[in-house]
Amino acid sequence: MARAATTSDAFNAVAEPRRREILNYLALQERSVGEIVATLEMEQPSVSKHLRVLLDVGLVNVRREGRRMMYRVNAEAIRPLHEWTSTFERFWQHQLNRVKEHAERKSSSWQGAIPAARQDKF
Amino acid sequence: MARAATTSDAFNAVAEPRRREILNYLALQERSVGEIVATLEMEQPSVSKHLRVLLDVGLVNVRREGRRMMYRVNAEAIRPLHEWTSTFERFWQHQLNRVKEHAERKSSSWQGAIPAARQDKF
DNA sequence: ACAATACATTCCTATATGGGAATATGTCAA
DNA sequence: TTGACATATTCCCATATAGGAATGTATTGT
Repeated sequence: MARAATTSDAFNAVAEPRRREILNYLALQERSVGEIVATLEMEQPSVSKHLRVLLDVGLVNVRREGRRMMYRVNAEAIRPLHEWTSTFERFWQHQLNRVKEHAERKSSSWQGAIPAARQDKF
Repeated sequence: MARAATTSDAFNAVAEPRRREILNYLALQERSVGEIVATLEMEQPSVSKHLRVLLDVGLVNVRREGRRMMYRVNAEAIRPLHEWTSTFERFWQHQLNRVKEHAERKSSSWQGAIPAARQDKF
């Protein structure tokens, strides 16, 4: 089996950077396809295709206004992502607390973050 | 160009449901590959491959303990996702506020949510 | 009706999977 | 060293893109 369809859920849909850009832009206010194309400097067919994906997973809604299609974000659909990430919030708060306690106890220099990536092979 | 690599960033990595399951499981505590395999009922090679992806984007860290590899989540790497979704938080709060105000003003029946998906073609 | 405007869809292609099977690698125990 | 145990990696393949080019469709103005 290959990777899941981008239209399978919001997680897959926002995995694409261009689609996040579009959502960020739409976060400000409702926009037409043409405005998105002009502002984000993407090809029109590309924008239409990304919007189609976002529409399929419910991340945006549309409304026709004459010849233009006005898109707006449907924040509700982003909420599951927010809630999933929130389940890990306590961890970085713990880490912050530990850093804070450490700083308060020792009041000395902080060595910076531990590199997060690959630590095997050694 | 095809879709971006799952190892390109955390957004792509967590787009896969199995990987989110693994992260959820690891959120409870550090676990060995074998424990993940047994608990989530996935094939061992599959788990190893998913862990590799998670490791590449820094979503987990590893530590060898004898013959076992102990994995744990690196919540810091999830933080960017949390923060991105947070930029839309005000929207659903607005919606909730509007619902609340509406309910307070009219104190009548609420028709339920507007379907989020496809509303074109009609 | 017809041209222009604004989008959407289709076709084609290189690329990146994710799962299953088989195999390789690393570590410990006897 | 040898065997067993725990993981990781490689191969193969069906599938799902994302971008570019070309084309189809809907709506408005004259």
